[in-house]
Amino acid sequence: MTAEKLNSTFFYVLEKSIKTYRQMAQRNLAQEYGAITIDQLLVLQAMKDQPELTQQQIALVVFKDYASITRIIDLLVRKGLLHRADHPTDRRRFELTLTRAADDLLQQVHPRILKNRKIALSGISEEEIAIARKVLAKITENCS
Amino acid sequence: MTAEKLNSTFFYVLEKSIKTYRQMAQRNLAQEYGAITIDQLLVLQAMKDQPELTQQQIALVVFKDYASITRIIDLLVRKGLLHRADHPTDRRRFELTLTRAADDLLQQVHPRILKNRKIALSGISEEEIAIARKVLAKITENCS
DNA sequence: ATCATAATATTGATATATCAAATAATGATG
DNA sequence: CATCATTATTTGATATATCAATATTATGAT
Repeated sequence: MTAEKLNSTFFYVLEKSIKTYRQMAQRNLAQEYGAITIDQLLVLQAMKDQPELTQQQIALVVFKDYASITRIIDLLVRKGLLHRADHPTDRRRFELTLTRAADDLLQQVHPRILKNRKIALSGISEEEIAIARKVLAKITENCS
Repeated sequence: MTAEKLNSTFFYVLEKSIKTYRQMAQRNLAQEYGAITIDQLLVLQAMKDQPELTQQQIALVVFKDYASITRIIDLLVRKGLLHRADHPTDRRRFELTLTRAADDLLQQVHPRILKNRKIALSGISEEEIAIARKVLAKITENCS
């Protein structure tokens, strides 16, 4: 496989696009809101949307490993964005609630996230996006 | 943003597809060739294709950070897949050459990699892939 | 009521990503 | 040729990914 072939491989293009997007998004976030990562925001948002989720369910939603979720939540607690308390009925679990600071942060970053997506998708038609979405969903299905 | 909205966000679908593909590919590789990662293979292949590349150029080709390349190359040397010698004219650099073991490994895994790609893209038309490729390239361009 | 099994979360080890800082060698310029 | 900016690589710190192992609690079957 030559470098040209590598560059033209579909999965190379795929990796490159998601990495470039993440870099752009992370850079923009860091400039405006300091030391928060996209992954941390994703977890926070998931917990805000569905507070009753277990950590394992959160892992599924944000498409991460259980171990990663444990560590991200640790960080969020240390940063004062999550409050961790005993779960009332299941002592294996914790009751995690977003702090006021987390709510504020999510509200603040929301427009930035929308703007990032808009930048990334500009100049692409709805129809093309729909097809790309279908292709990506099919890949996920094929690899599952 | 509700969980439904998150699930339907284009970049969510994008992340999910690449992660699922990587997991499938890594799992298949591990079963057949033991402890080698896709990233390590990518670096090896790039160095085989263009032996004259500097580490920085390799980083560009495989779309990784300089620091990551340093560490991946360290690993490959420790594993006996790369040979590291002084560079004849530039003492900042090293002359890295693939060992026989690396050549053999690349040859062995090649069919498996092709098979993985085929699995992932099965049931998707050439036309759809072409459009998806165009969309992804445009995203990369927009975020650069 | 007990016990095996399942569910939930954590931890350890290793690999990779990212940013910033440090090292070291090279090249250009006065 | 001495200095200085640039280039190539490495290192440190922190975050995340993945796999395996562990700990603890809950549940279901007997």
